[in-house]
Amino acid sequence: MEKTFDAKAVEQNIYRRWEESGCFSPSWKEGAKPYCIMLPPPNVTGSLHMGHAFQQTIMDILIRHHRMMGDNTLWQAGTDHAGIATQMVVERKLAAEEGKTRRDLGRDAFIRKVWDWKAESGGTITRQMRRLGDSVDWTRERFTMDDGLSRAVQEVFIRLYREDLIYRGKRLVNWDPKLRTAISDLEVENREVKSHMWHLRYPLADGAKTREGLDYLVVATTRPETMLGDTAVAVNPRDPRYQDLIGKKILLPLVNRLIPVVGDEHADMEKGTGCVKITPAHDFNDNEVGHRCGLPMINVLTEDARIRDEAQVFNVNGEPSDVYSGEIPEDLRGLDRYEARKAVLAKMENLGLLDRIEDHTLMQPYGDRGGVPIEPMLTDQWYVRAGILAEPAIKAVEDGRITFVPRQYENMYFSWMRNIQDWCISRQLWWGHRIPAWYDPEGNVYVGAGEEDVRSHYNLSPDLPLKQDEDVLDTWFSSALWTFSTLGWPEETRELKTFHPTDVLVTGFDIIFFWVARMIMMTMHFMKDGQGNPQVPFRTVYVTGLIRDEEGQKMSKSKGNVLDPLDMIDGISLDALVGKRTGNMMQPQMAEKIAKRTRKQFPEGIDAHGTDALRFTLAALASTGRDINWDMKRLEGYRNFCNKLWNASRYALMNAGDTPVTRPDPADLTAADRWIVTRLQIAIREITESFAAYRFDLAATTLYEFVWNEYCDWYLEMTKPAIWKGSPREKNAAVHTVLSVLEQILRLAHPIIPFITEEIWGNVAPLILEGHTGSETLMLQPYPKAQSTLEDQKALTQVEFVKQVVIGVRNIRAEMKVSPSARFSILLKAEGADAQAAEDNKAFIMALANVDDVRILPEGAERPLSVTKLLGASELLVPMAGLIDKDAELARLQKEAEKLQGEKDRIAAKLANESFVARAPQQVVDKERARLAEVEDQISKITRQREEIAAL
RNA sequence: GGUCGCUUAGCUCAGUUGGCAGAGCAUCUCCCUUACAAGGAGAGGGUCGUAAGUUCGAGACUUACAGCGACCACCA
Repeated sequence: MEKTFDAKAVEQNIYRRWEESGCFSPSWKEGAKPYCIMLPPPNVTGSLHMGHAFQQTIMDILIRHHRMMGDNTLWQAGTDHAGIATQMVVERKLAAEEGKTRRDLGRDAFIRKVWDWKAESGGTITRQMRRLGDSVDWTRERFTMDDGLSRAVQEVFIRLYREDLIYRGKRLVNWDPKLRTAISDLEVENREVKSHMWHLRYPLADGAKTREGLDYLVVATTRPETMLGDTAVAVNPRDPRYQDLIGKKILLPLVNRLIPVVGDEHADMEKGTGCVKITPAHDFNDNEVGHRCGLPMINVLTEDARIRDEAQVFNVNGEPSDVYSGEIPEDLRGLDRYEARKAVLAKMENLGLLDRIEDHTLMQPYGDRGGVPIEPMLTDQWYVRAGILAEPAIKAVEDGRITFVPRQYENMYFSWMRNIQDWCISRQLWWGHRIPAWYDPEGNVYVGAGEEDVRSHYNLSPDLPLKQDEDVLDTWFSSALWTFSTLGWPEETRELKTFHPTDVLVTGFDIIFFWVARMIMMTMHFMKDGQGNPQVPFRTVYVTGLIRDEEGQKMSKSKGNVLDPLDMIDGISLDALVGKRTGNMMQPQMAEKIAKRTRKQFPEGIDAHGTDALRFTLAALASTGRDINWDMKRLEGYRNFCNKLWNASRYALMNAGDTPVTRPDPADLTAADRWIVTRLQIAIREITESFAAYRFDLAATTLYEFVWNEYCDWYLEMTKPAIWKGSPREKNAAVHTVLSVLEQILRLAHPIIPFITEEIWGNVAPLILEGHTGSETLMLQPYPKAQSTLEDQKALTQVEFVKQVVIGVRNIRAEMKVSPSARFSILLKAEGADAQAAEDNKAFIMALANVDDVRILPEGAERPLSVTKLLGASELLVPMAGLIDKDAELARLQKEAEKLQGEKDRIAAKLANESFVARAPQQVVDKERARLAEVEDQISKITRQREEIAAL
C-alpha cells in the first residue's frame, strides 16, 4: 500500500463498478421505506459549478445514508432544456461559425441545430456528476423535452386551460428587446442607474389655465421618449392645485393629440409637480391608471425597442381602435429608444417645452439573460392564474406539511406567495415546449393535444385552417412538474405511487420563487392522495447557501474568480487555470487583471485533492444556511484527513496479516479497546442525529474528531504494546478491535467520502466480516447503529485518566525542556479509581509517555524532589533531582497558583451571593461547591510543591 | 420604504434548553519514534459589534443603535 491515497487511480474504477452493478437503482425490497430525492435538473448543455457540487454532495450524502439504512432509495436525475439559455448559446455559436441568425435558418432547421448541440455537449454535466460520486439512478435519467415529460407538460396545460386557470390576454409584460421575448417578473433584475429626470411642459388646450395662471402643466419623467404614447395626464383628485383641471384637455406636443387630464390616486401630490404623464402601453403603473380611467393604449415601440413607423392604438380592452391617429413624426420613426429619447428632448427644447432637467438615480429593470433594459410592452401572452394555485401551496407550508430548513426561508416564501402575480408563461422563443393552442383565421383559440385532437374536441370542420401558436412555454413551466412528471405521470406508475411525495428537495434560495414555489403549486393541483387531498411535492426543502470565493465575492465568469469543482478534484496547472478564466470573455479588457490575480492567488496552480476531500469540505462548510466563503485551506485540511484515514488503515492492515482475525475473548480486551468502542457508539449517535437535523457540518466535525483525535491519536497508539510485544491472544484482541472499529468508521464515513471508504473497506471487510470476499460493496452495507450495551463507563473514565497522566508528562517534558527521548520513571499520588486506573493501564502510560515505570506513591511515603502536575484530585510527580531549574519551576508554579486563586475567588464570590444560593438550581450550586473544594485542595498542593522547590 | 440574515481568536467559522468561551487554518517551540512530515508532541492568542434591560447568572433572551449583506417593492 502506498503512503498516500491515490484518488485519481481508483475513483473512476470504483464508480464504474457501482454503476454497472445497478445498486444506484431502488432496491424494491419488501417492507423497505421509500426515500426519494429529485435532482434539480441542471441545464442540459451546462457544466458543473461549485454550487452544483455543493448541493449534489448533500443530496448524495442523504441518499447514501438512507440507502445504507435499508430504505428503498431513488435519486431521480435529469436535465433541463433551459429555453432561453440554451437558445442563446446556439444562436451565438451560429453567428460565430456561420454568421447567421436563427431567422436565417428558419424554425425547424434551428431547432435541429439545438438538438445537435444537445447531443454534442449534453453529456458534460452528467459525466461530471459521475466524477463527484453522485449515486443517481442513471437508468431513469430524464430530460424536460423528452416524450414523456412533453406529454405531461401538454396535459397540464390543457387541463389548466379547461379549468380556466390558464388564459390568454393582451397585457403589459416585461419585454426583452434583445431576445425579443416576454419574460416573467422573476427574470427581471433591478440595477441602479444614473440618469435624469426631465420636466416637460404639456400645453393646456382650449385656453385652460392653472391656478397660477400658466397655460401648461409640467410633468416629470425619466422616459421622455414614451410621451409619443401618452393618453392622459393624471393629477391627484384631492390636489387643490389641479383639481379644477380634471376633464380639461391637453394638446400633446409632437403628435398633437388631445388627451384628457384625469384624476387618479396614483398621482402623488408630494412628488415632482404632482402631474404625471400616463402612457398605458409602456408603464405598469400607467397601465393600471389607464384601466381605471378607461384610457386608450398606444404602443409606439417595435419588438426591438425602436420607434414604430405608425403607432398601434388600442382601446382600454386591448382591441384595435381608431380614437387616435397612429401617426408618428417622420424624423422619429425607426429610431432606437435611446436615440429617440435624445430626439424627443431636442424637439421639446426647440419648442420651448423642456422645463428643466435634474440628475436622478433610478432602479432600472434589466433582463437577467439579455442584459439590456426591459421594456413594458403590450402583447398577447399566456398566463397562469397563480393566485388561485397559491392558496393551497401557502397552506401546506403554514401547517407544516412542507418545512423549510433553515426555517427563515418560509418568510421569503410567504411574502412572495401572498401577493403573487399571474405568471406569464409564453415566450417568443423556438426552443421549448410549443404551446398546444391553435387559431382559426378569425383568431379563435382552440387548446388540445394536437391539431386532430383539437378538431374533434371542438367539432371543427376538417376544412377550417388551423395554425399552431408560435410561442413556447417558460422553461420553469416544465420544471414545475418535475417531481411527478419524471415518475411517469399522468400514468399511475409504480414509481409514482411509491416515491411521491418525495422526501427532501435540496436547492439554493435563489430559485425558491422560480422553481420551489411553482412546483408546490402545480404539484398540489395535479397530485392527489387516496382521499383526494392535494399531495405536496416534497416534505422538506433544504435550502443551501451560496458558495462565494475566498473574499466573499459571488463567483462569476466576468469577475474571473470561478473555481471549477473538477479542478479541486483533479488539480490544474496555473497556465490552464488562467486560460480557463480569461478565455472567451465578454469584456476582454478584464483578462489581464484576472490573469494577474489568478497567478498571485495560485502561483503553483491547484493540486489534485480527490473527490472525497472536496465532498468532505462541502459537507463541513454546510452550516446553517448562510453564504459560504470557499477556503482552499479547508480543502487541504480535509485532503489531509482522507490521507490520515488511509494511513490508519495501512496500520490496521499491515498488522492484521493475511488471515482473518478471530473474535477475541472479551477478557482479552483492554480498557483501551473498550474505550474506543464506547467512543464509537457516541460518535455514531451524534453523526446520526446530525444527519437527521441536516447538520452536515456537525456530522463532518464529529467524524473528523473521532477518527483523528481519538482513533488515531490515542487508540492506535495504545494498541502498539499489544501488537508489537503482546502474546498472540493479546495481539489478536487488539487487531480485532482496530479492524472492527475501522470497519465501522468506513460505514459511518461512506456517505460523505464514498471512494476512499469503499477502497479501504474492500481490504478490511474480508478480514473481519464472516463470509465476505471483498467483492461486495460498502454502499449497500447497513449503516452503523449506536448500541448502548457496548458502552463501558469504567473504561471511559480510566482512559480519560490515563490520557491526563500522559499529557502531564508531555507537558513537563516540554516545559522543562527535557528531550522526548529521555527516559525516567514517574510517580502518582493517587487514590481510589485514579490509582486503580493507573495500575490497570500501566503499560499504556509507559508506552505513550515514554517512561520506564509508573508507581503509586504509598500513603505517608516521602516525596522525592519532583516536578509536579495536578491531575484533578491526584498528582503527577516526575522525580528530577538535579534537573530542576529552580527559578523557572517556581515561576511556573506561581502562574498556576494564580490561575487557581482566580478561579477560587470567582466561585467564592458566587457562593457568597445569597440570591445565587437561594435561586439557582440546587444542582448548579452543588457543582460550584464541589469545584470550590477541588480548587482549594489543588491550591494547598501547589503551595506544598512551591515550598519543596523553594527549599532547594 | 418593507422583510430577513450576519457581527465570537490574525483568517474562516461552530457554539443545541441561559451555568467555566471552542475547532480548522495561520503563528511560536521541540521531534524524520517501525500507519501517516499531507505527520507527531507542546504553547500563545478572545471586553463574544455598542448600549441598556430581563435574570442569581447573558456569546445565547428583549429593546435600541452601528456596520455589513441579501431579498422584495417603489421612485411619474
